[in-house]
Amino acid sequence: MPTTGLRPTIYDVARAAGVSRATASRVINNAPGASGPLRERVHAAVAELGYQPNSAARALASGRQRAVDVIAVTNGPDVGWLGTHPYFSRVLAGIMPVLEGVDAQLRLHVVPHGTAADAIGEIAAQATLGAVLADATPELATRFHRRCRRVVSMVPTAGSVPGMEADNVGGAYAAVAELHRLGRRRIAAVHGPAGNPCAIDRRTGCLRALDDLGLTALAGLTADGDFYREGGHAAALRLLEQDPALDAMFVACDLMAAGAVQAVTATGRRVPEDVSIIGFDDSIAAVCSNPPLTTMRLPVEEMAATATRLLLDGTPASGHRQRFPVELVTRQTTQTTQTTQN
Amino acid sequence: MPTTGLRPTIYDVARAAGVSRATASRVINNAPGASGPLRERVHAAVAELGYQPNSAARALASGRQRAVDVIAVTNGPDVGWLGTHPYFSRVLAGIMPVLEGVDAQLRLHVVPHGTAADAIGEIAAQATLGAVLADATPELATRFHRRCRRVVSMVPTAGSVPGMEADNVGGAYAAVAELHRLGRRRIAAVHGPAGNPCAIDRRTGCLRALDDLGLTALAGLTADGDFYREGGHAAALRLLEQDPALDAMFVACDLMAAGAVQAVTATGRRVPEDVSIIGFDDSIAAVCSNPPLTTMRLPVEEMAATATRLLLDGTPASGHRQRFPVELVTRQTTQTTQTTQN
DNA sequence: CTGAAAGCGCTAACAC
DNA sequence: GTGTTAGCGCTTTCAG
Repeated sequence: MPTTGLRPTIYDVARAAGVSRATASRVINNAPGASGPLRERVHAAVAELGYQPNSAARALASGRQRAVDVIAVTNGPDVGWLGTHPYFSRVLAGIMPVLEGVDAQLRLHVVPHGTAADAIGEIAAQATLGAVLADATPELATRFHRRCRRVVSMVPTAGSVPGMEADNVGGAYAAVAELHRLGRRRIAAVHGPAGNPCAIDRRTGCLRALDDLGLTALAGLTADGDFYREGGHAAALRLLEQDPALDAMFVACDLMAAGAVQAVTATGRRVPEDVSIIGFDDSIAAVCSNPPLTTMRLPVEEMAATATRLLLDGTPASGHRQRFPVELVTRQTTQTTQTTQN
Repeated sequence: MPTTGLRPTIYDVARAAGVSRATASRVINNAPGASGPLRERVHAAVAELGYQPNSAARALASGRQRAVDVIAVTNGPDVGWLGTHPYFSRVLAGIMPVLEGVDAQLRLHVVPHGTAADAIGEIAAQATLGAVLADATPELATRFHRRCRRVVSMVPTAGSVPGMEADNVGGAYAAVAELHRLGRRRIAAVHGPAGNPCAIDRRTGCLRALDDLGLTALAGLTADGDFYREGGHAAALRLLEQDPALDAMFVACDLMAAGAVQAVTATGRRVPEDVSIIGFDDSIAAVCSNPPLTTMRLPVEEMAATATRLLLDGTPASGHRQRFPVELVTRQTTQTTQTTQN
C-alpha cells in the first residue's frame, strides 16, 4: 500500500512520522487520543511533505462535508439576476469572513423557482454543515427543513425553520415617522412585490405609521414595485402624477429608491428640498444614488454571519429565531443642509 | 453488503434493477456500454428509490470533483468587500447560468492577499473542473497555473495562463474620443489604482486618446482613485478645484463615476450640461447613479460564462486568450436631450 | 494511548 | 454488453 502518486496521502504522513494512519488522522483533525511526542512528529511530517487532506475522501469516510450551501431561488428563468441585485452579494459578504480559517467551503446554488423543490431536496440530501436560504419562500424553507435540520433562513419563514428576522415592520414604521418628523405630510409609498414576505412586513409597518400619524388618507398614495430600480422609477412617476404635490416618499428598497430619486429629479423637483425620500436596505444603491439615500439599514451581513455561525456550531434548534434591528441611516435625501459630507 | 441506511445507494439501485453496480453506474452517468432494456430498468429504479448519487464518493472514486472554484483575492484583511463591489457579483452572475443543469457545483473562495499563495495552492491541489480567477494578480495566476492547468483568469495576466481579455485600452480610448466628439475640450480623468492591470490599461487608452486628439496638455488633469465610490468622489472634487472650468470627466470605473457625479452636482454644476461624465464597467452603479451613467460596458458576465464553458470543455490550452470588446452605452451623463428614457 | 482493520459509496479496469 | 473486483484516501470502531 505504499503511495506512489504525486500528492502525499495520510499514509505517507503516517509512515514518515513512524505512526499508524489512525494516529496521523487523529492529530491532523486534532481529535483526542494521541499525544505529546507523536503529535509533534506527525505535524512535522505534514509540514515536510506538504500534506493536504483530500476533502472528498474525508467527506466520504466521515459522512459529512465541510461545506455550507447558500441557496438562492430565482423567479424567472434568468439565473443571472444576481448581477443586478445587491442583496445576495451582501449575504455572501456576511458569510465569507466567518468561514475564514475554519476549513469549510462555501457552495453557491442558484435554483430556478420551477425546479426549486427538487434542487433543494438534492442539496438537503448531501450532508453538509448546513444551508443558508437567502430568499426561499416559506414553503421551500419548510420543505428543506423537513429533510435536513441544518438550515437557517434569511427571510421571514414559516413555523419551525430556524431564521434570522429583521424588524421590517418596525423599520418601515420608523421611516414614515421620520418623514413626518421632518414636517412632511404628503407621504407617498412604493411597496415591494405583493407576495414577498419582506415586502409585506414593510408595507404593514408603513401603513401602520400612516395610520398612527393620522395620515390614513395617504394610504391610497402608493404603488407596487418589483424590488428593482426600473419598478421604483416607474412607480415614482405614477405617484407624482397622482399627486404632483407630494413631499415625501418611502420606498421599500434602495434599488427602487434610486430609481425614484431619478424620477423625481427628472420631473424638475429637487431632492430633498421638494421631496424627501427614504429607502430600505442600505445597499450599494443607496450610496450610488445622487443625492445619496437616507435609508433603513437591514443588517444583512450581520444576519448572514450569524446564520453561518449557527450552522458551524451544530444543528440549530428547531424554531430558533434571532431578531435584528433595522436602523435609520441619514444621508442626503432627507436633509436639506448641504454639508459636504460624503 | 445490502444497504440498510436511509439513503439509497447505487447498490440498492442495482439490486432493484436486477443489474450489477457497474451497469447501474454506467447508465446513471450515461456512459457507453449499457443499453436498451437495462437502461430503462435502472432509470426506473432510480426514480422509484429517489436515488441521488453521493458526490463525495463519486469524487473520491473518480479522482475529480464536479466543481468549479471561483477565487477572489481581497486586498485588505476585510473579506467582506464583496458587499460593496459589483464586479464579483457579475462574475458569479455570468457563471451560474452555464452551470445550470450540468451537475457541477460552484465553490467560492475569498482569500486575503497575504495568505493567497497558500490558499491558491490548496485549491489547485483538489482536482476539480477548474478555477476562475476573478481578480488574481499575474503572479498568483501563474502560481496557480503551475500547479493546475485547469484555470482561467478574468483579468490581464502574465504569460501562459489562459485568460479572458477585455479591450480596456480601446474602451478608455473610445470614451475619451466620445467626450471629444461631443465637443468637450477640457477633459479630466480619474484613473484606478496604480498597480491594477485593468486600471493601467484604461489609463493607457485614455492617455493615448488625449494625445491623438491634441489634448496632451490635459494629461496632467488626472487623479488616481481606488475603484470605490469614495475615491471617485474625492478625486472629482480635487479635479474640480484644479480646473473649475473642466467640462468632462472620464472615470475608470462606475463606482467611482457615481461618486464623481455626486461631487460634480454637489458643487452646483449640472451633469451633463456643465460636465459630461463617462464611466467604465456598466455595473449596477451606472444605473443607480443620477443621472444614469453613460459608460463603457465591460462584458463581465459574458467573460465569466465563456471562462466557465472553457473549463467545462476540458483543460484550456496554455496561453489561450479570448478577447472581448468594450462598448459605449449611452445614458444620461453625456446627453443633454432630456428624453424620458432612463 | 496506539494500531489493525473495516468500510464510506462510487468508478474503472479487467474478465466473462 | 455485463458483471467482478479492486481500490480512491480517509475516519472510526475495536482490540491491544
